[in-house]
Amino acid sequence: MKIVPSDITPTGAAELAGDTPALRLFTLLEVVASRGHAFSLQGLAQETGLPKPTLHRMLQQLEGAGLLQREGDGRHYGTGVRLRRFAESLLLNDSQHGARHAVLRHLVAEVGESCNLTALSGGEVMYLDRVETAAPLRFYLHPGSRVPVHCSASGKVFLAGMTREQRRRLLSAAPLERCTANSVTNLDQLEREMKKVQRDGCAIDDEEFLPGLLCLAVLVPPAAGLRSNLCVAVQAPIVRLPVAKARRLLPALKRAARALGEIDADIAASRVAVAASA
Amino acid sequence: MKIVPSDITPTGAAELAGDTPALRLFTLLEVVASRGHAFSLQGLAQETGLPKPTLHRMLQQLEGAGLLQREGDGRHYGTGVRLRRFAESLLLNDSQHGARHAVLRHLVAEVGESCNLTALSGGEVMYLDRVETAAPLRFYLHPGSRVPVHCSASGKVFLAGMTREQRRRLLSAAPLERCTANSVTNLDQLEREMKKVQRDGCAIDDEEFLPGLLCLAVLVPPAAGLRSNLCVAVQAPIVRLPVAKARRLLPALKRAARALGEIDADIAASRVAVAASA
DNA sequence: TGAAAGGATTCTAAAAAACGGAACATCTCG
DNA sequence: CGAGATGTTCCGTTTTTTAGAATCCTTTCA
Repeated sequence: MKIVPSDITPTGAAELAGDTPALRLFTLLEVVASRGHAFSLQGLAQETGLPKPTLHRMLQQLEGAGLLQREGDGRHYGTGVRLRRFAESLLLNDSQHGARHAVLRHLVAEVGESCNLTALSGGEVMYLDRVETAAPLRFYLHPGSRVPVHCSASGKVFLAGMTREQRRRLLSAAPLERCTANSVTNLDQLEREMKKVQRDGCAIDDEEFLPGLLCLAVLVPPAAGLRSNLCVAVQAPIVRLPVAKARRLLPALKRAARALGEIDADIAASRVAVAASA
Repeated sequence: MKIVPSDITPTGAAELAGDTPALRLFTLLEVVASRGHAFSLQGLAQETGLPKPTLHRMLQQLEGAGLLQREGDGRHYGTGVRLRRFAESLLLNDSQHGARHAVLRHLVAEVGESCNLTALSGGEVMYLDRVETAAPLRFYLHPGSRVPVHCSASGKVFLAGMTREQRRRLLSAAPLERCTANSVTNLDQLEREMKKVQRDGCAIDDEEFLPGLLCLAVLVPPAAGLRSNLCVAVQAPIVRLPVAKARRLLPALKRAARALGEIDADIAASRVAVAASA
């Protein structure tokens, strides 16, 4: 089971080790941005476990760039103007996220179970967004988490959209990890599943990733000529949502997928327009 | 005249040369975030002038970190989940900026001229925020710009708050640059001005930075025991705001400064509270 | 179907940057 | 004034970045 939440630990120390230096810098920004208050060098050193000289250099760099900025007393760093402008411009120009979330919410209201939006990213399935039902669910993967392609419904949908050769190349990097007793860990078996997915237009993860969890995924139709890397999926405890019942939700899922596809098409269109005017 | 707008050029190419590699990465993020649409490697190479392999590595790094994310066709990079979460958390936790902006806006309504909020940052005066009057003004320094300390009203206020020794150290790094005919470029003359500033509780820049531009600045009172590095200032063409008239705005400026000081005090207080509870 | 073109990606050794321990400076109290 | 804590600078070592050239896809068009 390989879940990599790519954000900082919510409680306590920030663990910014391991990555490349540039990313560590970014993580530092996240730490500062996530707390409301400013940090002293000392405080950050404690929080992050980084040696003081290193931290000092990082902060200096970030301050020089206008990303962080010292508070009144000269020894506390808070977020800078440039960072704010960046954040604003980011959210402002992000037209798609809001629209997608709305579609997802509508879908959840319709089917009565939690749904999520996933994408293929770097050979893994990544959760982009998620809307919960009222019903309690213990399996919560928050946005940004990643799971292996071969044992998730979305992942199988993505795989089914590739040529056999592309699949082989993607999967040959590492052996198929076994997540549960139901996991498909054999390439031939997976190829057989691919056929089924292509025929049905959807994929099912029947306790292949987490015991007790069922998931049904559908591809978001790609804009003209492209390959899509988005999926919508319902996800629920198998006791509440057995396979047969899940299949009955398929039409609703397909509708949502089509709606999401249209959002992307709109964006692709505006991209072409921008490119043409440039 | 040394103005360094620390954000990307608004129109056209992004100029991400010169900085340290980590900052170049960040600038790349800004480029992607600032346009609404996704970029292909090719397109970015054109936009930034960076060699393709370099860019490729950068994008790979950013994608791996979840900051960028490929679009459906696999060759266009758009903003990623983590970046969005970062932006959201940043704006969410940034209470002070809004409060300060409100004070500034109120002040502008009262005095009828453009005002700005400045900070001492890295030995230079940096513009944090600015509110315009309706009246047209050609002198526009947008937030994030920096100007030298010795020929700006705010800068002189900051200098006046230091000891003679601190001033000497700060200014000895480089000779006092002459921006206009009125610029003070002589240390003794500056020391005499300091006395005046300390007595009056405000500083005036009478066409010392840009010809035709007058500026009156006041220190934002620091929270208990600290030294402040914030100033409020009015700024207007000298034809519309001669020295005598500017002085009459002093009470309004002082009121605004006091209000800003209280915002900072609140923040300092909450910081202590957080530190205590940790 | 099979070149050719236009991308994306990988390889490389040289150049640059980051690292962090230890020394140094500065501030803050008692 | 001295003790303790915090911020800053130095510098040799380690790691990362750099970008030209070569390679590998995929798409296009004859």
